[in-house]
Formats: sequence, C-alpha cells, structure tokens
Amino acid sequence: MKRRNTPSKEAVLSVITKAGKAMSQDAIEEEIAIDINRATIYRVLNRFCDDGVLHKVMAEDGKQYFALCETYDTKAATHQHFHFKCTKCDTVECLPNQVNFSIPDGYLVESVNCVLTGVCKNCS
Amino acid sequence: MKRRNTPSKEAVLSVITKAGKAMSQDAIEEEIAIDINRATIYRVLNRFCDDGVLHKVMAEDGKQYFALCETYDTKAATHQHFHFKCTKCDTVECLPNQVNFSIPDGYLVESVNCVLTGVCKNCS
DNA sequence: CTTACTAATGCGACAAAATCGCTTTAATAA
DNA sequence: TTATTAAAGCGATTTTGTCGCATTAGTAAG
Ligand SMILES: [Mn+2]
Ligand SMILES: [Mn+2]
Ligand SMILES: [Zn+2]
Ligand SMILES: [Zn+2]
Repeated sequence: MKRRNTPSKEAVLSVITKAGKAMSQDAIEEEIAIDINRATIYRVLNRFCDDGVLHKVMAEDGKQYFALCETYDTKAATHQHFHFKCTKCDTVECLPNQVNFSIPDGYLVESVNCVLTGVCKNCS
Repeated sequence: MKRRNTPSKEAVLSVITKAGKAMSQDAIEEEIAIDINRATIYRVLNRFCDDGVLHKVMAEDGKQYFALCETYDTKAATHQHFHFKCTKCDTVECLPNQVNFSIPDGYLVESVNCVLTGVCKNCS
C-alpha cells in the first residue's frame, strides 16, 4: 500500500519539526493549525513510525511521545539514545547520549526505551 | 499518617515476592488468593512505592509494573538499573546492569526509567 | 479530463489503565 | 472498650489509544 500525501500528514510533521522536540498527540492537536481528528493524528503518527520518519517514546507518565528520527537513528535501525522529560515544562527531548547496555546471555533485545525524568536546562 | 498492617498489603507483597519479578496490577489480581478491589491494589502498590518497598517501572506497553526494591536500590535512593520485558511471556524483570548516563550541563535527573524489550532467556 | 481504485479521514464506539470521591470498615493505641 | 483515622469497597470518571465502518479524496491509468 503506497502512501499518499495529505494535508494531515504535512501538518503533523510540520508541527513536530518546528517544535524540535518529541510531542504527544494532545500537544500536536493543540499546536496544529487545521482541525484533524484524534484517531487520524494517531494513525498519521504510527504510519510515520512504520516508515522510519518518527520514533515513539514511552514516558513515565504513560504517554507516547513522537520525535523525528535523525540520521543516526535510521543508520542503526534502532533508537538507542536517551530521552529526557522535564516535569516542569513537560518537554520530551532526544538526548545525543547513546544507551550502552550489556545483558545476560540468552536475551534478545528488540527495542530500547530509556527516559530520564527531571528538570531541564531551561527550567532549572 | 502511620501505616497499618492489612490483609491486602500482605497479600500483594506476598504475590510479588513469590513471583520474583515485576508485576502489573492485573497480574497481581489474577494471582492473589483473596479478593481485593482494583483501586485498593493500586493504592497498596503506590504506598509501597512511597515507602521504598517497591519501585515502579513504566514499560513500552504503557502499563506500570511493580518490583521489589533490592538493597542496592535503597542504598542509592534511585533505581538506575535496566529492566527487561519479554514480548512472549510478558515478564518484566529487573536486570543487575546499572544504567550509566551522562547528560548535558543544567539538567537535573530525578528518576530513570529504562526498559529493554525483546525475548527473554526462557522464551528464546 | 474522466474514471477506477483504495489509502486516508471522520466519527462514534470501545477498551484498557489508572485515579477519584465518598461511604464504610477495621487496625491501632489510648 | 472506645475513639481515631488509615485503609478498603465501589462506582464513576478520566485519560490514552484503538477499532469498525461509512465517506472522502489522492493517484494513476485510460
Ligand atoms: Mn529520540
Ligand atoms: Mn527494577
Ligand atoms: Zn523544562
Ligand atoms: Zn519470556
């Protein structure tokens, strides 16, 4: 199934790109200029994830945040970098720091979700 | 407010201890011998977290898992170890591996939530 | 420019996780 | 035994995310 270009796709990607940080569905809906249905926003976001344009971060608050994939993401095919969520401004950002881990034999790691929570540079 | 000893507290802690892994509310409710209300289980779990008996892990599935605090947890006052969630058996376990990270200046880290998802030793 | 195909959207319902308000119960100590 | 109030029960509610289905609209072929 070939992807089609739609106003929704462009608007969602535009908002995330301008924000320069990871965003949740509700934050996107707030920022977006046009009116897009909630389910549609989720579908657009998940399609972008499938296509390697965005990646999903599960934060401690139980919400999904979506961020642009950088070149180093697509290269490694995995997103093994830390994320930071600020408890003051609720911003979620990708940190440049890679996650280094070693696990016991017999374990197969398919995905990594590492989120540090605290106070960000702007809020401290 | 001083804590009281109740059957609910004991039952919940017993289930988690016997399981030897992190458990979600619904898994605890399934395993537990006595009948405890869902809200009560959550309140018991959160109280244990407040008291440093348990710690909470947010997995990629958006569910909270609760695990016993080990001595090395209470010592450091933080839980900076990795967790592993198996996609086959849904088990969430604490790994001995510490999370090592360095963040840019100006950031204050208050909690760490690192979960590796994949296939565990038993299921591979 | 038309037309056919079907991906994408809107909308409401639904599901799951977690919390909340309020009443009742029961653990604890005086 | 009694008073105090933490904890439990219960239903409603909130939040996040998905699903089914009818409708719309992007794309390419003719
Ligand atoms: Mn990221
Ligand atoms: Mn742990
Ligand atoms: Zn901040
Ligand atoms: Zn397993």
